[in-house]
Amino acid sequence: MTRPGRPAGPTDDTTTVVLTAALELLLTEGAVALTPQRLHAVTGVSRSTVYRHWPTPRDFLEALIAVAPLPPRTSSGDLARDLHTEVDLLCNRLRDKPVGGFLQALVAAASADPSTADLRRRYVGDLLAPFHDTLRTAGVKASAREDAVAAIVSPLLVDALLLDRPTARARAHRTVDETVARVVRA
Amino acid sequence: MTRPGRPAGPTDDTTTVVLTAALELLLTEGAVALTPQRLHAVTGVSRSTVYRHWPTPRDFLEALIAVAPLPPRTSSGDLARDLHTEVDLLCNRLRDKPVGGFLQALVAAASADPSTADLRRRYVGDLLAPFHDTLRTAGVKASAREDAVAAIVSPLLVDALLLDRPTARARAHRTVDETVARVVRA
Amino acid sequence: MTRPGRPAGPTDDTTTVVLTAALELLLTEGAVALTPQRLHAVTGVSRSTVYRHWPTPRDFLEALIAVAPLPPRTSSGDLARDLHTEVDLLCNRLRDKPVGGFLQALVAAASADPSTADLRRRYVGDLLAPFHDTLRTAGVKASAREDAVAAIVSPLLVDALLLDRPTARARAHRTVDETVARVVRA
Amino acid sequence: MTRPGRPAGPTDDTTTVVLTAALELLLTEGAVALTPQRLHAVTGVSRSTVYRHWPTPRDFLEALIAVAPLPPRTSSGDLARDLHTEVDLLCNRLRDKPVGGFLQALVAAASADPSTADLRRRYVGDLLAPFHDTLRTAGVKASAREDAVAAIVSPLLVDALLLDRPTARARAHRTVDETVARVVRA
DNA sequence: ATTTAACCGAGACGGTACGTCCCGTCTTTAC
DNA sequence: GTAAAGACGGGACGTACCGTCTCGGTTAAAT
Repeated sequence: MTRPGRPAGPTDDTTTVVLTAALELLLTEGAVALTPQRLHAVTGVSRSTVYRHWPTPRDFLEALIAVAPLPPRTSSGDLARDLHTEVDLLCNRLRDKPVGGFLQALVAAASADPSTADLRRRYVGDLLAPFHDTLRTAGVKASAREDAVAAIVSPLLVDALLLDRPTARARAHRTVDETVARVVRA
Repeated sequence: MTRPGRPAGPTDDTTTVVLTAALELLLTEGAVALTPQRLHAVTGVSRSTVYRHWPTPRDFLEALIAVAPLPPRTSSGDLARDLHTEVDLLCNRLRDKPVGGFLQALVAAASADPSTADLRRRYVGDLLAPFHDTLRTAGVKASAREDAVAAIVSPLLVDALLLDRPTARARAHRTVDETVARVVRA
Repeated sequence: MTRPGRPAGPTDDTTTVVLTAALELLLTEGAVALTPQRLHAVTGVSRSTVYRHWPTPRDFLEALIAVAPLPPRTSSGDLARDLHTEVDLLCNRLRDKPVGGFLQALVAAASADPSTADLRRRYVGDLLAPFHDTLRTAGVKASAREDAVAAIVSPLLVDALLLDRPTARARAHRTVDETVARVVRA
Repeated sequence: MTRPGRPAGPTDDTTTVVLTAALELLLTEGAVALTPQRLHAVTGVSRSTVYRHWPTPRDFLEALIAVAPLPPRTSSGDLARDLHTEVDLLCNRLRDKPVGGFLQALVAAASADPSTADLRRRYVGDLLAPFHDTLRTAGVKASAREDAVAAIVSPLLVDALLLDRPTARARAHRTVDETVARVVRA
C-alpha cells in the first residue's frame, strides 16, 4: 500500500534539460560555471528547483558521471589487438573533449572541494579499467599489469590534461607493442 | 636624470610576506584559497595593497613560479645514473607537495581562466626539461627522446595529480632501465 | 491568471524598519549619513536587501517624501487668519527639524546628483502650495500671489537653511499683515 | 634677521593653479568633487602637495571665500538708488553662477561636515551686509532693518538655491520701493 | 471528484567575497 | 624645505552569487 499524493523526484523533463545543460556548461566553461545560478540562466528552470534536486555541487558531478556513457567492453582473444583497440577508443574520447574536459573539471573541482576527490579517482579508475581487464584476462599478473597500464595510458592523459596537445596516439601504440613483447618474454 | 618620487613596486617586506603566505595557502588549501581576501586575512597586509601589486590571479601564479626554486642541473657522464637521479629528484618534489600542489592549482586555475593555460604548459615543460636535456646530451634523437620522457615521467604525474597516491618511484626506476637498454640497443 | 511565485517588493517589516531609520538618520546626521551601509548598521537589515529595494540614493529620498505626512489643508474663510495659521504651521515644522533637515538634505543631494534636483523643487513647491491656495481662494491674482508668497515664506526658509537661526515667526506674521493690507487696498 | 633655507609656504604658481581649479571644480561638480585626488587629476599638482597646503576640506572653502572678489561698496546718498543698485549687483552675481554655486556647495559641505556651517553663515552674512550698511547709513534702526533686508534678499536666494529659476529681479525692485516707502512713513 | 503530497516558479533575505575607488599618512627620491 | 611619486592601511562603494526561506499556483496519484 502506497501513500497518496504525487510521487517524489524531479520531472523527467527537468532532469534531462538540466543535466544536458550541466554537461554542456562543464565542458565549455569548466567546473566553476556549474552553479544553480548559471543553470537557471541557461535552462530557464528556476533556481529553487535546481537547489531542490541537486543541493550540492557534488550531486551534479555524480549525476553527470552516472550519465556519461561508458561503451561496453569489446573483447576478442588477442591481447595485442584488444589493447590497440582500447588505445584508439581512449584517444578518440580524449580528442572529442568529453573525457578531457571532464578530467580537467574534476581536478579543478577536487581542488576547490577535496571531498570530491574520490569522484576524480573513481573516474580515472574507470578509464584505466578496460586496460586492466584486458591484461588480466591475458593472464598478466598484478604488478606487471600496473606498470603496463601506467606506461600506456599516462602519457595520453598528461598530453590531454597538462600539455593541451593532441594525444600521441602513435606513441601509445608503440608502447603497446613493447609491452606485449615484454609480457610474452616473461 | 631620473624621475623624482618614490620608486615603484612593493616593499621587500610586503613581497616576501605575501608570496610566502601565498605559497603556503596554495599548498595547504589549494588554488581557490589564493585570493586577495585570504591573503589579507593571513598576512595582515591590507587588501588594497594586495590588489595594487597583484591585480589578477595570474599575477600570483607568475610570481610564485618565479620564486619556486628550480635546483641546478646535476650532470655526470653516465646516462642511466643521471636519469635515476632526476627521477629521485622529481619524486621527492612531488612527494613534498610543492610540485604536486602547484600542478593541481595550475590545472584548476586554467579551468577558471583559460588565459593561464600557458603558465601550466610552461611549468610542466620545466619539469620535463631535465630529462630531455639528459637524453639529448647522451645523443638520443628527438622522437625517441619524447617517447622516453613521456614513459618515465607521465606515470609519476598521473599518480600525483589524478590518483592521489604516492609516486611509484620504483616503477619509474624500472622504466628508466628499460629505456636505457632500448636506447643502447639502438 | 497571475504569474506564479512570491509577490515582488519588500516585506512590510523591511519597509517600515528601513524607512523609519532612514528618516531618523536624515534628520540627525544629515544627508550624507543616508547610505545603505549606515542603514544596515542601524537597522540590522542586510546591505543586500537595502540595495535590492532602494538601489539609488534618489529612491530613498522619493520614499521618504512619499512617507512624510503633509497635514491636510485647513481653510476658514478669513484670508488673514488662514495665512497666520499657515505661517505657524510652517514655522513649527521648520523648528521641529523634519522640514529643515529635509531641505538641507535635498540641496546636498542635488549637489552630488543633479538628477535629484526635481525632487527638491517639488518639495519646496509643496511647502509653498498652501499659501498659494489660500491666496487664490481669496481671489488674489497670480503675479501678486507670487510676490506675496515669496515675501512671507522666503525669509523663513533662508533662516532655517542658511543662517541656522530660529525662524523669525514674528516677522513673518508682520509680513502677512502688510501683505493682507496691500491686497485689500488693491 | 631671517632663518636660512627656502621660505615656507606654497609657490605662488601652485596656489593660483590649485585654487583656480578648485573654484572651477566647486562650481561645475559641487562640493563633493573638491578633493585632493580630483585637484591632482585636474592640475597635475601632486596629491602630496595639495595635502600639505590644504589639509582639510575646510581649508579650501576658506581659501576660496578669501579669493572670491567682493566688489567695493558703492554709496551715493540716495537710499532708494543705492538699494536698487545693490539688488542689481546681487542678481547679477546670482545669475552668473559663482555666488549661487558657492551657496549650494556651502550648504552641501555643511551638511556633510557641520564644522563648516560657520563658513556658510559668514558667506551669507557677507551677501546681506551691503543692504544692512545702506539702510544703517540711512538711519533705519536695527529691527526694521532686519525685516527689510530679509524681505528684499530672501526671495532671491530661495529662487537661486531651491527653485533653480532665474532670480525675480523685478519683484526685488518692487520690494525695495515698498520698503523705502514704509521706512519713509516711519 | 477530492484529497493530498509533491512539484515548480518567483523572489525576499542574510551573508560573503569581489574588484574599485578614494581617503589620509607615510616614505623615498630629486631639486 | 618644496615638490613629486608612490606605498600602505583603511573604509565604503555597488555588484554578484550563494544558500535558505517563504510565498503562490499546478499537477498527478490515491482515495
